[in-house]
Amino acid sequence: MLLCAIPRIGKTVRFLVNLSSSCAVRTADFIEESNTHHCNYVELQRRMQNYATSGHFSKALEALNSMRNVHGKPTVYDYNALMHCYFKSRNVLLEVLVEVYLGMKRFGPVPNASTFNTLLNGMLSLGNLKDAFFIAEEMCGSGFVPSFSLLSKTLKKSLEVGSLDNSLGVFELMLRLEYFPTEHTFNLLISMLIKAGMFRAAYFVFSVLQGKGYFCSVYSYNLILWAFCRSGQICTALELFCLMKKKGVVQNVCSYSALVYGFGREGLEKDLFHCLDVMQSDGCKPNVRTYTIIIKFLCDAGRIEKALEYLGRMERKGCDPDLITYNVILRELCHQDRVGEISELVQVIDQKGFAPNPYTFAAFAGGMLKVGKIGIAQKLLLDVISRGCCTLDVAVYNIYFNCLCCENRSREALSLLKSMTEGGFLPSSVSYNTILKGFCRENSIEEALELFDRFEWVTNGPDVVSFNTILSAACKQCKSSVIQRILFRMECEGVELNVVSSMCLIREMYSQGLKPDGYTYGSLISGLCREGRISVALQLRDQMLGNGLTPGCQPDEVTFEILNQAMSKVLEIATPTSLTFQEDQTFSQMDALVSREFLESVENNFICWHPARQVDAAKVDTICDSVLLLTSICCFNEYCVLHGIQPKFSCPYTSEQNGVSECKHRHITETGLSMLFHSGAPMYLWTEAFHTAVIVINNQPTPLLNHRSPYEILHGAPPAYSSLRAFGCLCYIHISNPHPAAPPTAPDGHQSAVKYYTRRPKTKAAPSANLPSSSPQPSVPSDQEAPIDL
DNA sequence: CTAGGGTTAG
Repeated sequence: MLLCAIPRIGKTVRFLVNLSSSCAVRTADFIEESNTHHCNYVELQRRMQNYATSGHFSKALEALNSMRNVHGKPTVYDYNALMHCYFKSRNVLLEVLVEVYLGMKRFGPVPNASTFNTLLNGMLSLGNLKDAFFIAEEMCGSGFVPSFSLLSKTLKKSLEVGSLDNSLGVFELMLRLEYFPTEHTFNLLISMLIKAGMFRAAYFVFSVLQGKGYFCSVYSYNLILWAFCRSGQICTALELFCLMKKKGVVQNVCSYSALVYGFGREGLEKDLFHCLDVMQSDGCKPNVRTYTIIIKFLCDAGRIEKALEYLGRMERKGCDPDLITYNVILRELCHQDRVGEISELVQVIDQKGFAPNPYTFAAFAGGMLKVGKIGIAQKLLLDVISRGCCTLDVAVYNIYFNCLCCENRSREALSLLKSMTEGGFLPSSVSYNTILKGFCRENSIEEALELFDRFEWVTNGPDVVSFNTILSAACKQCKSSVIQRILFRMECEGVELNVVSSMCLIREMYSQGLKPDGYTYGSLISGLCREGRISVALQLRDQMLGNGLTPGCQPDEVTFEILNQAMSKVLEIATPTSLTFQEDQTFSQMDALVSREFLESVENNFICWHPARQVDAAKVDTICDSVLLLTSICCFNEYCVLHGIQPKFSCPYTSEQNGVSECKHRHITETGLSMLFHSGAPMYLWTEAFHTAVIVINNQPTPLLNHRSPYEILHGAPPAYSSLRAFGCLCYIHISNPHPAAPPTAPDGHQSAVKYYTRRPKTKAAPSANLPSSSPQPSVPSDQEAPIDL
């Protein structure tokens, strides 16, 4: 937390210099005076404390300085007393205290444990958590140990005020001291990280505690379980689910519901219902939320009959549907325009005593709008709005704006939005995007672009949907200058293309008979990879190479960068979790699904695309002989290549929202790593935590060599291979293709799809290639240059 | 203590 101190140091020095010179003068006067009054040390102490307690800091400091007359004074205790008393006063300026502390450090007396405790306590009671953390770190650095309760308090308060950075810092410090936060605090930290989109960090925090033998309750597990399920990592969620069993944590209805949700999200219906069966046979009764998840899954698939069947079933089992359940059904009935059933359902809702809420109106109006019944949707909304019987939210208004825009009344929608905003309404990006679309369609793209700049975007600016709205209109109208402008702006604002953008552009380019350049290809591939459209991305890459646009022939750094990022994203998203497995498949068969083409594309493209991005295995060896974790290719690049080899491991505290390019790195200690390593947690789990692409383990067979996959456990299959394993001195790259091209082969097809790499001998130190070469690079690395020997 | 619902781009 030196950050706290660094900007201050200059100021501090000046402050201390000024203070000491002015004090010197005043002290001189004082001494003369005191000679006559024979003011002794005890008196000075009393004076100083009085001044400090009443908040007269500089006077107190004067008194403290006067003690210098007495040999060996002031002592550290005097300084501590000054701080202690000053904290008791009302208007405490923390800056001056930090400055005094820094002065003590520099000129003495050396701060002792009490100094730190006084400061820490004071900072805490004043709610200055950053400084509290700074002091705690300083305390440790000086060889003292802050108490558990003080650190725990700091963590709790940091969480309360929502300061993520501080919370994580304090948490790390606590772990270093082997302090475990209380369960409630721990759960708060996890939820906070998940809510901030820092899912990997949340999981990392969780794994580290696990690895240290900390007992996590079912509530903590459920937080992580849900996060996995919500982010499309059902396979990992299953691993975790099994780990819970192994650790003796009894799953509850919330745990099972997470899996049901996760399966539904991936469209794995068979698994979803199997999970429901397992849940019930485990003696866990589905509740209203479980049923609502199932009903929503069925509704989203358009299977309203089956959904209604489950509605009946839940009622028969004594589980009453609530308004959320009904809203879900209402929405789908509206989408299917089932007028009769809609009114029946509305009656049921009424009979059961539920008052429609904004979700109900959104379900109804949104559904009506979708089937083209704009009038009905609009009438209902106007009715609700004018009656004011229910507080509506932005989503409902957005539907109303959409109604207006669909009726070619986008100007009206805009002026309504304006007047509402003046009345205190806070539009969302959806509101703006809706109106943008209306303007593109009805008026002109140019006008829409003007709005683009005038809107007061709630977040930092327009999002990818905003850009795509304009982009798609521009593509449809073949306005290439607008397309250029939009692409340029997206780049400036750091908004990345997604599959919608890519598809618009591809369509446009083909219709124009245009040939994209390397840069455009890079953007497109990047966008596609992010969306998990690996096969399309690979096709595009082939097309690009076919067009003679090999990146090696175009020493354009930006292109390299984009293509590299694109391939990193391939690696990032191609986790085994995106595979869809058959019920009777063992893990070895699943491994066989790994596409050879895919692996090769990673090897041939990622590593060779950019000479500066070559993985220097020889350097890597020097990092650590026993365990090496490369935390995703992206981090690896940034850490080992761009910043030189760091003698520490890094863990990506990645904000999922910001994507891999904004990966922040934090160090974990080797101890932390080896704790995790020996924790007995399935390796798959903790590699996921590190988002590991490559693992090198030196002659350390892991305890996981034969662990059963959760899928196998859930389906009662015999134990087979682990999806991920490491052997001594072998490096295993596990990349699964979410769109496997190769059909599953026999169980020992394992060997054919998975490659083992031995480490490169240490003597072959490759030169560090930090500059992009201007000469074309061979598309396949020679043995000498190969980062990892086969 | 943890969990389920509505609105925008192709």
